[in-house]
Amino acid sequence: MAMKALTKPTIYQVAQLAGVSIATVSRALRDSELVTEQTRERVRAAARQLRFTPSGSARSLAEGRHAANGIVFPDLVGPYYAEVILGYEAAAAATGSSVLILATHGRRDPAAAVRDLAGRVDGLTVLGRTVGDDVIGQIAASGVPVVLLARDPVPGVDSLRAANASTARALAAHLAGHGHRDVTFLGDPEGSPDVAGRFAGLRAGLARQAGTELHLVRPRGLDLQAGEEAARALLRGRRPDAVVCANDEVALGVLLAAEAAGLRVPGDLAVTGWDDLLAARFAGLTTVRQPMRELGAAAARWLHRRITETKRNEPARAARRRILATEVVVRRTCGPHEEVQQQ
Amino acid sequence: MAMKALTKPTIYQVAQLAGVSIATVSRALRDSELVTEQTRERVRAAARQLRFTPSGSARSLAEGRHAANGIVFPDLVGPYYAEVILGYEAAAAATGSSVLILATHGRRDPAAAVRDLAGRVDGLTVLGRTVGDDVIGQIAASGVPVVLLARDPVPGVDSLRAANASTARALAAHLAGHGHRDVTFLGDPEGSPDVAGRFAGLRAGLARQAGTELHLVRPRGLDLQAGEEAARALLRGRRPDAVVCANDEVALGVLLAAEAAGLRVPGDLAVTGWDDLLAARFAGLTTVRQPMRELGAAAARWLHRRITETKRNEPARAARRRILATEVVVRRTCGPHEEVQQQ
DNA sequence: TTGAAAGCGGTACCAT
DNA sequence: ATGGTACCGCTTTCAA
Repeated sequence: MAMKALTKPTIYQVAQLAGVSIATVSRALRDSELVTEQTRERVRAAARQLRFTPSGSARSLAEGRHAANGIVFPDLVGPYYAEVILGYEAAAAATGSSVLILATHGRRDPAAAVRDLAGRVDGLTVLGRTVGDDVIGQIAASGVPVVLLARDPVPGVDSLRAANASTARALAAHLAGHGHRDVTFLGDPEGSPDVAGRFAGLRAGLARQAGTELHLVRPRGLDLQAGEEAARALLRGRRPDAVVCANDEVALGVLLAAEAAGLRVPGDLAVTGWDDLLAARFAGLTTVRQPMRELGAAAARWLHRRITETKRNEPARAARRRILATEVVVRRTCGPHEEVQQQ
Repeated sequence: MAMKALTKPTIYQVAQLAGVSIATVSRALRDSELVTEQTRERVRAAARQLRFTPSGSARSLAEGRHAANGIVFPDLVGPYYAEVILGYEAAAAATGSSVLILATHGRRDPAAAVRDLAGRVDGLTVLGRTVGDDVIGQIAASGVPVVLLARDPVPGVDSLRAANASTARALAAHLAGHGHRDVTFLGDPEGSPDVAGRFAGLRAGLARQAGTELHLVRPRGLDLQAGEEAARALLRGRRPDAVVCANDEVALGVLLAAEAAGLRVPGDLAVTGWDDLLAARFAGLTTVRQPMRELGAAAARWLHRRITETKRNEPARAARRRILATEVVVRRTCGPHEEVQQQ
């Protein structure tokens, strides 16, 4: 009966128990060809008996790689980041990499946390508003491959994002087609690059429509409550024809506030979101679908390429950029449609 | 102008550039009291110039700790696990720990992946159906603290879960109160301990109600599509009064199928879910709310306690168990209510 | 096929 | 206050 280990067993104890050297243990456990089947079994038995688990840090140090990469996001509010991370984990696993996650929001020193993380991984994916470009630049220059996600490009660093402006323009056209002339954007363009792109696109799109006006209201955040609060205040004043929200959660909050105020959507007020969360479908919310999982997966794959490329000391290729397509999903809340177009 | 590092700088290069020993570099960078302000500055400058980032694995190896812990979940489908992880990350960060995530679903050898992970962390949280009790037992016995989440207890290992059976009984009573007599449970009790608990509670609850009957239908999975498919088949046959679903996503799928079949909910069919996702609120779905974030956070805190306790070589205290309360959230889909009870 | 030993890049103890 | 150095646990030459 094996006792509960007081101190974790090392390769040395396994070697001693099996009556071989640590080199042989290492080889046997790593299925090297250089050990007799007999020896291998003896080593395996010893390892099992001692419940030996190789130390990850020792292994990483010796191998010169972490077999892990990190993903940094601002916050974990809402399903958006979760989806991205999920896609990321799956793709990273396929390349044999563990994933370290780091949420910067609420940290006292995000930059330090990210720098520390950079020392624990082979590569790093950084999203949205987390740390400044200076930190990104330093990390990239220090030899840790970086991929940016949903974030303005930094020279020399790969970046990946979902289309914002172009689809926002399409959304603007659709709203104008419904006859909405007085539009309010609910979101803080300074709050994140994504939101900035959506606002810019909306503005550009409406500018092409005669007689429309666009107002900007910044909610407290990007969650349901923030949307609800902002809408409550907004609907108290001169009511717009349509409220274009920075994301679905804010839009859902607006729907709640509108209902509470006795307004009919889209009759009295049109509302749109962004993200196409599961809830959007059930709320009949017109929104924009973006490939969140694919975004995460693509980042992991890009990072893997950079990592192997760096390891092999290949000439670093130029920074890559890609914008994944997004699409307007028309449902109930943007205005009355001829036929039911629910999907 | 610093060149892009071909090879990552180590403490040795920093020491050389600053004209001091590596010991001093280490001290200076870790803000030890034992260095002159002058020296510290010199070292910092050198580190900055070389873009030095200490190697996490070297540090871990030397310090004898990973400053990281892991969380293992089956899959990443749906918002449930995401929420748990988010709560986990926040709490782990508060204890100075990084978080490694691992999804076992789709892996060729989950047990090996988890064992490997165990070698890279100071402690491990394992949820639901991921790896067998034997693996859990081995890891725990090998000296890595483990906390189980939403999973049947393993002797000697802490475990944490949200109430299933008791709340399912309450749900059964509520449904019976609506007059529903023919109830179908949509979920696979063998698929996860949570689902098993919900089914058992429902059965026990209905057993106390005269004249009720309970049927079991196993959908293909726990996602929207699985629910939709299962419901499509179910509604083709003899239609039950109420469908109690293993989780919200399945229930939402049932709602879609019911709508497609021209059935009114709750008039023709009552539906309930479990989890209280954001979408449930907008679908008017009666469900059960569980404290997902808090579940994750509590696991991280328990783990931290175990880790420090182990490190200090304190006598290991008995395995802890806790069941967090959950509550029925009554909305539209369980049956007609006197007043609108939406929340 | 196996063993001895030199790293990997830090930390921290022991001198000075 | 600083330097020298012995680890930490593993991988991987190099010899035998």
